[in-house]
Amino acid sequence: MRGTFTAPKGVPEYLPPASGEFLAVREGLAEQARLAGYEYIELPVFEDHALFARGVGESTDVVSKEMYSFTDRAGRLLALRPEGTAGVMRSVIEHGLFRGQLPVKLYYAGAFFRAERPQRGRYRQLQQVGLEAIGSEDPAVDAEVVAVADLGFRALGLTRYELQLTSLGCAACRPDYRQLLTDYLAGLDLDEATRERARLNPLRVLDDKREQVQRQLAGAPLMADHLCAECRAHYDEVREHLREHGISWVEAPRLVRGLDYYTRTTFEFAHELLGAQSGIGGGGRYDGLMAALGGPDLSGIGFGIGTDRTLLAREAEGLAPLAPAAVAVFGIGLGDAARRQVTAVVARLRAAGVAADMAFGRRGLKGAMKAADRSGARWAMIIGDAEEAAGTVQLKDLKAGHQTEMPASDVPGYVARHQSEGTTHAAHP
RNA sequence: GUGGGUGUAGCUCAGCUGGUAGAGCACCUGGUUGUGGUCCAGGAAGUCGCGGGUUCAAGUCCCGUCACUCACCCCA
Repeated sequence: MRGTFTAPKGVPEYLPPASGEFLAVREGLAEQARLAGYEYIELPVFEDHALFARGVGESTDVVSKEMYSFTDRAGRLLALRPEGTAGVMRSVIEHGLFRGQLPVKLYYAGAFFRAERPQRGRYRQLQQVGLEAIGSEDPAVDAEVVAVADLGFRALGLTRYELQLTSLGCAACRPDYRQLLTDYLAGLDLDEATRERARLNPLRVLDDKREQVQRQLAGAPLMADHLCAECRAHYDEVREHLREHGISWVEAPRLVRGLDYYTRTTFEFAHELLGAQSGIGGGGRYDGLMAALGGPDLSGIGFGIGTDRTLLAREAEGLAPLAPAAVAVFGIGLGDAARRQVTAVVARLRAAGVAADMAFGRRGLKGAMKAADRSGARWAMIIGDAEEAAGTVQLKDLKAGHQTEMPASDVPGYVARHQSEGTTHAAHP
């Protein structure tokens, strides 16, 4: 049997030079979390299946039909994580992180898995950067979480998106509203699948994009009009703090999230150029989740940002690529002794923190210069027999085109001094 | 999971009503015994997604399948 292999269905791969862009986006989002005082948490990619069933909710599509579940050799039922919040809660409870100062502020970045039908921006292995603030009901925390996400998008240059915001109420006011909505939906002409959804989670019907469904929902009761006094006050304060953050939003009373745990403040960032997969990030408050998972009854709020979708959004807006990493120096040796000398100088450059690459194989100088050009290096460092004997190098500035000879030992210092001058020679202009 | 579209060189694509595969970019070599980006010349590279079928003949028509893609569902 012969044959090649292909990646599993629906899995995105980031190859150079796009992979540099991916790293930059992920890092750009994470940086905003750190700037707001969130600390990094690295968690397992698989967990007890029951953690997600209970945390995310049995009735959600994510749990009921999109989880990658498997049994390990000891018969334990596990699942690849479909989202991040449940795992963070588990870890916080297991390790007692809530015993310190509250709120506990954590962020994470990594891969999540959902067995969906793939589409552009909807992958079976998806990348998210997320954060959670646990243990404070202060509306200022809600606003901060939203602001960190918004700042992340803005820092990456995005402008064509909007923040949709609403409040989903709490254990006190949601049940009454839910009944109200259920009664309303019962009077509509809906297909079987939608009726079933109405039974499991009536709020999700509000989100239906189909014309014939939306038309019938025109007069549906909205949670925003039935919030209890506490939830209303909380939501008002969240919005006041958002104004202080300088963030604008649109009220989205029909916004619903697919995960059962959300309460009160709920939001989504929708990008206008991404078609159906417009959600580039979203999140909200989940006040009963921790208790439901066996921990103390602490409230929490967080978001998940789609790294893949943020990347697509930048692309859709035609934003200039984030500066790719390019080496500063590209060494070229002509002849065996000279090549050894190049190795020595390149090693010293790297040890001094200067990115350096060199020509391999015995290509001619012309070919090696071409390689130097394509490496994006600012300088080509050429060592021939004459230079090797003299202990010098020819350092050619590939941008300016001029070349100077200097002692090999001077190169690290020279490069360090001149590296910051002007813009870095981009590898992929 | 449902419905539509597309699958030809590494990339972007052209191949009209079936006659036995092309371009641009990228890559390699040379023009320049030790100097890149431009230019010129040459070269390598394709099971035409895969499997069947119709036909003297299939990249082209038919069926199936896989992948990608758009929308629904759902969500990041």
